[in-house]
Amino acid sequence: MARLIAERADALPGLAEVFRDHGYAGASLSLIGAATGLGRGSLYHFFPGGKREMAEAVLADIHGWFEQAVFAPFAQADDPRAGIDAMMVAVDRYFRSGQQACLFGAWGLGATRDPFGPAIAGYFQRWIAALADALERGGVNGEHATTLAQDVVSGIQGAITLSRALADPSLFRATLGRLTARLYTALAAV
Amino acid sequence: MARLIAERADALPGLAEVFRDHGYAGASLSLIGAATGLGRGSLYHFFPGGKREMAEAVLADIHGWFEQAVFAPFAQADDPRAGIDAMMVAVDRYFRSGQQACLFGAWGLGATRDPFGPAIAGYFQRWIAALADALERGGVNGEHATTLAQDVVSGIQGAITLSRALADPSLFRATLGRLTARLYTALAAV
DNA sequence: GTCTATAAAGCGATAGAC
DNA sequence: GTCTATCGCTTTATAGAC
Repeated sequence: MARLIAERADALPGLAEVFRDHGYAGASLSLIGAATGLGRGSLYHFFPGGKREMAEAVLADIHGWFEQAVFAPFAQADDPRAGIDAMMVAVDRYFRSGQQACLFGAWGLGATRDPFGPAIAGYFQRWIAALADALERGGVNGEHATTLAQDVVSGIQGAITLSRALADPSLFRATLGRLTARLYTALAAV
Repeated sequence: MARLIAERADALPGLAEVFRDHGYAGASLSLIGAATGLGRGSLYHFFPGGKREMAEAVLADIHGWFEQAVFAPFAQADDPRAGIDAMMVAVDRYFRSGQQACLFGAWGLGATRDPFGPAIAGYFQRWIAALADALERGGVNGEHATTLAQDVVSGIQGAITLSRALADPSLFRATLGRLTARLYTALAAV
């Protein structure tokens, strides 16, 4: 039977959970050890740079997941609507209907942004560019496509914030539905 | 000349700044002391309950400010458009065009929500109710008014998240403008 | 009301045995 | 690769003088 933790990558889900729930400052090595099942020795073996390197690895891992699960479908799909549908399904599952925070969004709000600023900005820029590209290929005017893509990514972040604050997953799903409708309307109007 | 720090309330702005920038876990008494100009003795004199009581006081203070500066204008104004305009101006100033986080939104995302859940939910419920009420009085159908109010409050939170992540205040202001236009359109359609 | 000293606990990180 | 022991520092909170 394979070991539960045989390489760095196996520790990333547990790390992400702790960072999401407690923030960078609140994520102590004790909490991280409990969530990953790794002792201090193993943690520093996999991440010689300590907490900072763990955080960088988690951000890169999440960005990578979005790259293949959310951004890539836009480039592949002939019909932008297929990419949009795939994005909304993936977003609803990943953020657990708004009950799980976005690490990039949350860390961008405070001083934690400072060390990770480029990674945070890069994630959102990639997301907006992928969506805007699909809209443009669907015939939406370039400037309008970018504005609309910003509105949708911003709208998703807001829906996470509000639906988690109110502990109401249905609010998140309803907002995703309205954002989808706005994208479809723009595509139908060309 | 009046003392700079003569009562609890004088410490709240500094406290709010530290909590916003560093989160609850990251807000150490050293940072708090530096931001407020108060020593440990004074801090525990004003807030016997320690950090927890400081956080509760800050949240109550911010909610109170929004009550008088944002929510109240809705009830007073005859024309809902006047309330909307006042809200957007106050929001842009308070959140510094999205470069300053919303403490309620940010704390709702992680485990810090647990101890302050009711205060966080109450703030957003009040905001949505005040806006929905104004829309209803303006003739917008009740269900639509609530949905629209949720969209706007959610949209503002998303605009803070995205425009801070991208360090782009103009994105925040442009989003506020589009949200205002949506509210005006709904009011014009009745 | 503000100060300093201090307690007790937890922190991130390191070293070395295995 | 995992463990334990430990370093040096910071944390929250308290006590007592002024």
